Amino acid sequence: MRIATWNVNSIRTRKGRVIDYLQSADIDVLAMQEIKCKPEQFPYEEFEEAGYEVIAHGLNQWNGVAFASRLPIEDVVDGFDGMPGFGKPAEDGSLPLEARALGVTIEGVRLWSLYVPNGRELDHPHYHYKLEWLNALRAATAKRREEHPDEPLALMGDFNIAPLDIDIWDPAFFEGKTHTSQPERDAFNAFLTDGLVDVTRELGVEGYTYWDYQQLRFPRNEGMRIDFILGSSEFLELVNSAEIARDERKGDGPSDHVPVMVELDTETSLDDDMPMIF
DNA sequence: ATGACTAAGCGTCTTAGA
Repeated sequence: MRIATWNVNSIRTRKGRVIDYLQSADIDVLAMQEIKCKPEQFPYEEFEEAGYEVIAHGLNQWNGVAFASRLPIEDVVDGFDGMPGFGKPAEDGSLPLEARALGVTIEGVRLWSLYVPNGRELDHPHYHYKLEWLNALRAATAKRREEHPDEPLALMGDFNIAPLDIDIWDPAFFEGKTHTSQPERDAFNAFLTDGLVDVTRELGVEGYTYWDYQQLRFPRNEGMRIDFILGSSEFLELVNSAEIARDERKGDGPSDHVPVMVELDTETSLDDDMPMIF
């Protein structure tokens, strides 16, 4: 089973490139972020014609997360327990929830498509929202793993954090900015402390996953590594390869992020890959 | 070429991204 995560930066603008990638890279399951549309606006038909079922969670033109899968999708949940909201308070004082988390189970593997809040500025309310959101995700993930100790689980998506200085082209450029601050890195590392593994890093895959559209960032290779697949030990045991699909930043109309992919050894992929010998 | 931001909305500017 080949699983990828990709911040597509509008699925309506990117549908052709996304489906081309699914087919050329032989992807079974794609977690998408920043679909930037409501479910009723999602281009389902193109995905269905390519053989993929889609579950989309979006509330407006911002954020939005989805899965496309050619294997059956089960146990769909949007959001997680304790997930904070952001924005204008309702009459009861609660803050509106955003479409940033979607959980599914495929082939017995628990998968999340996650679009972690950006943070905007270190002194902006969005920054505190980002840290609270990550803390709540950590608690919800720990609870799930306690309740399902043998279930392979992976948190996949745009974490909007560069955990190491090698994950950015110039640490000095990011001083005083979000994505590299110590509280953000601490929030990321807390998942590793809890036993999740940064799968692409573990497998020795190098490189950035994001390059700003501005200032020739891609031709100059001035990027950031902010998209990750964090797997439980049960998940990691299934992984046999990983890749950052850097070429997806090339050509016409790319997203500013590229896919991060892992291939798992599951019975389904063995069935697909094993020669038929009788 | 991997090349000087991009996307969506009620929209000719604003918000958001990072």
